[in-house]
Amino acid sequence: MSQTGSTNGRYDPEAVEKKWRQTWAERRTNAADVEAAAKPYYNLMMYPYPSAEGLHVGNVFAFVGSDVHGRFRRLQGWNVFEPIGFDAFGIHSENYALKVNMHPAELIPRNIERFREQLKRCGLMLDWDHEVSTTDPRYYKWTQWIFLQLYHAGLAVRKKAAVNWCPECKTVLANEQVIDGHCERHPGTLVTQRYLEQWFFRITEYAGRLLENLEWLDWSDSTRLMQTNWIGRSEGAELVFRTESGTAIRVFTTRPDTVFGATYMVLSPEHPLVNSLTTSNQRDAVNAYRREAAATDIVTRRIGEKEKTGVSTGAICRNPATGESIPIWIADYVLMEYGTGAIMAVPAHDERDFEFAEKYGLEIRQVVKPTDADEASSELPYTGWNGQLVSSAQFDGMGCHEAVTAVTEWLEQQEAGRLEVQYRLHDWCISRQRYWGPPIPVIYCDECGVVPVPETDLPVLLPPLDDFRPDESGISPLARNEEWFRVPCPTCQRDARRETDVSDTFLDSAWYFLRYPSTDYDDRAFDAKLTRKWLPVNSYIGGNEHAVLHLMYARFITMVLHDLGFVEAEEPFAQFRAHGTIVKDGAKMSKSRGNVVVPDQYIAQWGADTFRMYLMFLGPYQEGGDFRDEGISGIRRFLDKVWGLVSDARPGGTEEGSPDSLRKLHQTIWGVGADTDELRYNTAISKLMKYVNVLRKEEGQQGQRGQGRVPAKLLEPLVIMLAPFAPHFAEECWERLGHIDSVFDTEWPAFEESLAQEELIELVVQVNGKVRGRLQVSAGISEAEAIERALAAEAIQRFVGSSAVRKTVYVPNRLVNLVVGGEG
RNA sequence: GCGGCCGUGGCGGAACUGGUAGACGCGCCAGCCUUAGGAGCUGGUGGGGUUUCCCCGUGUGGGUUCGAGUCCCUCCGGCCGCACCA
Repeated sequence: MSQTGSTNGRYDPEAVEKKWRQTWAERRTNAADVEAAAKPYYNLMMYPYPSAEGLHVGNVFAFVGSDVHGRFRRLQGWNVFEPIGFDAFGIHSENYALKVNMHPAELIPRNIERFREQLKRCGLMLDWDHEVSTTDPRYYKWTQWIFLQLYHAGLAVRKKAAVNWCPECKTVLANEQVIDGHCERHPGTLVTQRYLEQWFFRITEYAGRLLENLEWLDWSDSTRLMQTNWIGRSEGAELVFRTESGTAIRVFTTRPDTVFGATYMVLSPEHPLVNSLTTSNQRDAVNAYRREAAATDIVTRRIGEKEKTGVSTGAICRNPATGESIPIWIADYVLMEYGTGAIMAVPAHDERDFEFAEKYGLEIRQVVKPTDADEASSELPYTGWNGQLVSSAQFDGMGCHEAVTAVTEWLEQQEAGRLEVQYRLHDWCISRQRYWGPPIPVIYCDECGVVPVPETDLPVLLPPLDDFRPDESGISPLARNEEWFRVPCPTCQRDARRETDVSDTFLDSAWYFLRYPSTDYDDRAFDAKLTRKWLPVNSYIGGNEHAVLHLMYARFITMVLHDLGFVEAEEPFAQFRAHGTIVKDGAKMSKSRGNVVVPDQYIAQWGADTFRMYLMFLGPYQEGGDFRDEGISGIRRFLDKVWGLVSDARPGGTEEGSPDSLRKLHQTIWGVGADTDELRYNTAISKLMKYVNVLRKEEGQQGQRGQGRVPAKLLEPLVIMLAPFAPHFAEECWERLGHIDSVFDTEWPAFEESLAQEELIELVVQVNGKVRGRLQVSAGISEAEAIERALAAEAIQRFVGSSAVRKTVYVPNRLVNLVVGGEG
């Protein structure tokens, strides 16, 4: 094996890649000058969780796609910063450590080391000088600092709340981590409810802005839509129903226009007023129902197919519109977490209320008459908006939409309502009763209450703990370490205790992109000047599985830091693109299915460049594709062909190439540039292949293959365009074409339109919309001439015959359509 | 149930704002070269037919249009998200 990376003149990926990995490291090719960069471009990829299994194909697909983008931008003249880090805290790591009976503090560094090796092997343009690891005290010190900023801003609050509890993880989960009522990590385990005192971030305060900004963010539509749905804005009204004794019960409704049809009210079983309202004869029944509801796990409770149940409280209240008395019930189809935890029930115009009213014999009063009174719309419940109010006093005859404001304003005059907007988004519970995370920096003192840890005392180090196993208690393992949690109160110096919960991993990842540029600074979370220079992130590419978790939290944290004056950007990611998923045999890869593709074997067999290019070629990047290894040889054959062309070329030649090959070159420059820019990597690669086929055909025509007939000037742009996809390979070719500097320090080839123009084009001739012939004509032919020539063509005359041409359609440089015959 | 995405050769997939369907690649077939080749090269490859030409063809059925893979409606199938959100 020779130094130049070739063996007997053949392409030897292993040698080439080894050589360029070393060269890049020595020359610091991939290190960005974060302080001095003139044209900064922040190219971000989602940092991985360093699992024990190592990188899988999905990771490689994601990273390579992002890397191609970063390298492309660099060739376009940007100073690209492409950092990486490790999301190493969290339940994933901890559970795995428990399984293999190791300590995460021991396991994680090993995993990270393995990941580093694998990432380097992939030929990513990563700047290793700015690596972060969330488990590093130098990092989580600032995670804790961010908590304190939110605390001081009143955005971190302690609430006792129904939380999702996974009996398997033995911890609380965020709503976002509950899938179909099951734990996201334990699909077989039902999540139950617990009432615990937890720390919450008040993300709901930001719901409106998080939603509004989605309108202008340059993000994948699918991601924006998922966030929009997750935030779940509903316009309606908050109405007040009063009991005899004057107690006000507030309800949220999107249909205040139907208030005249509210024939009963339903409170959530957890509603704080239930106790005081319930009459003595109903008390036993109500208490029994509440106990039952509390014991019911969240799935059964939430699944809509369950038959509705409920019980009367015996109490009544007044419908503010009709003045009539209506009964108050409790039922578990009303959720405490949404709206006010109470509803006015309008059975005639709501399916759930209808079902409930039918079952319990409650009054159903129609107050909206459908105006499009056709088919089934006359049946109750009618939930549409195309109706007129009836039995609604002075509002009779009014349209639903109009009535929403009219009725609400009328009630407002009686202090019984106002227009209101509700969001589906819940506050973010960040408390985790686990070990492997950053301790929440709070101290509880009997005298002073909740005392935040002073910033000067950060970080609150996670203590070494041999037995970090979680238990049923709902209390973190850290609570077993008295030595650690017993501390003097920072304010009064009396005995106090630390918060023993740690924070959610999603808090770590909600700000890691702010840290990257500033990793050299230990006295601040992120440097103001560097942050202004690099944020917002220019391009963020990642999986849509994080559309509502990570991406929402990161936006929220950035927005808060912006409001507090720490970050200039309000939004962290100017552009986000969701990549697709790689499936195997049509199914998602998973350990249980046993269809996980491990990238290492392919990289070892084919080389990183071939593997990278294959992944980018197998389908549209933003849609993903099916991994089947048969196709990989096609990429290798392609690289071998390029290798052959480059090997035969005369470095430094001044020969330009034929007009035809120049034309093909510039057409390729145009196409590949546009495709790469829009992440259409598969078609970009196909255009490169096409160009290589043209060059080879030309070489074959001009003489013997291998005679160096293809001018270097036609190959250099090819090598540059190939570089984002196959970086080691391109560097080697670039060097063999006589260049000393890195191919990545050159420029993307300039497109010249005049050179790309075809002189002759093929004009399609249709008769009545069917293709009947093709004509070679010069580009830019006039409409009149095109039609004349089409009519003159023999093949066309057969179809036109003696019929009159009724109409002609001309698409410049494309086709002529002659419409003949018919009745006119 | 609601919302979104998607159905194109044997396979992965092309087709810009409606304008030559099947680019590019895999596989397959034939030929060349070779002691040999799961190597390389050349050509072919949607289906059918009366084979210098014609017919059919982008999940189904309709519609708009000179012209529909692309736009509209119906149904079927697959994937993803949300799921009693008032």
